[in-house]
Amino acid sequence: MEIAINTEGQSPLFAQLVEQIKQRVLDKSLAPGAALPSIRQLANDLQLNNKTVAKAYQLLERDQIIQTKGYRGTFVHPDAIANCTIDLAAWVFAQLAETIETLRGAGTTDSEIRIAFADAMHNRQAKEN
Amino acid sequence: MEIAINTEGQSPLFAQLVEQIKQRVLDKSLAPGAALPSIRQLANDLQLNNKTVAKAYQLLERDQIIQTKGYRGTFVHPDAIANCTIDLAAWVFAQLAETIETLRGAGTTDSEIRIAFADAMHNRQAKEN
DNA sequence: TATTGTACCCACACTACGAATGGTACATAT
DNA sequence: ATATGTACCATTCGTAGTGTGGGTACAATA
Repeated sequence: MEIAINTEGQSPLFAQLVEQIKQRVLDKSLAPGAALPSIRQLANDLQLNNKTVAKAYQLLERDQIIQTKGYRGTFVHPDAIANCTIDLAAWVFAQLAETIETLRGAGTTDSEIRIAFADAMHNRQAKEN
Repeated sequence: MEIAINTEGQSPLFAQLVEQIKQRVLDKSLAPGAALPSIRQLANDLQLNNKTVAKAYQLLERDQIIQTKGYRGTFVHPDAIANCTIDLAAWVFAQLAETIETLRGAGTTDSEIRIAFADAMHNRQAKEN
């Protein structure tokens, strides 16, 4: 695992990690089924916090690029290569853009949309008055 | 128009103005069809900026509580009383909550949802990588 | 000419929210 | 005893959005 983390860089550490691992999967230096270093191991190698590495691993697992098998360690997902090209962000964007367009069409202020959005993210009802 | 604006208050000036006008409509001291002071007039009376009053008027007009007739001035909307009870915010909340639930159901991170939301509000495409 | 509402430009300070990271502890399974 | 992934709490920091102001200008109408 030769991974270069740029602490001075602009993008967050966990994101850099995600990107680099994706890259290694795409250029075949990480084959499907291959074992990845443990969270603590990698954190130690790269001088990162465990949580930072853990966060990267969680995102990668959600996108089906890696697979964690509990105490047995973490492995590259069988369909990792294909799943590297799926763009979840684009779909999320489309969904939200559509809803926002509807709301704006109803004359809602951007400010009101943002407030309601924040409330909805917090699972709290919109308050009256 | 006896309106009391609390500059020290916590809620924004334009919001106070909106609420007080709604209140006067509900308690019948502002009857449908009645004329409201002009923006500049009211701004001067209350020692507010024109833009602040204009903002309040715009919100009230969108909610069909007042009606601006161009150069002729602004009047209380015929259906003002009924429209005071309509809660646009609740509808906006419901729309967004539904979309968010869909996204979360797909495993999307709250952080990713927020980023996509910000992008969508700015009408800018979600960027790759 | 004076008035109406409206629409731009710009700016400035404040606040609050989330992002990112760190530290510690846990259940599980060998 | 040791290793795995994971969850919870705390803290710092940056930034985006908000509210408000100032100014100027416009078309429409009396």
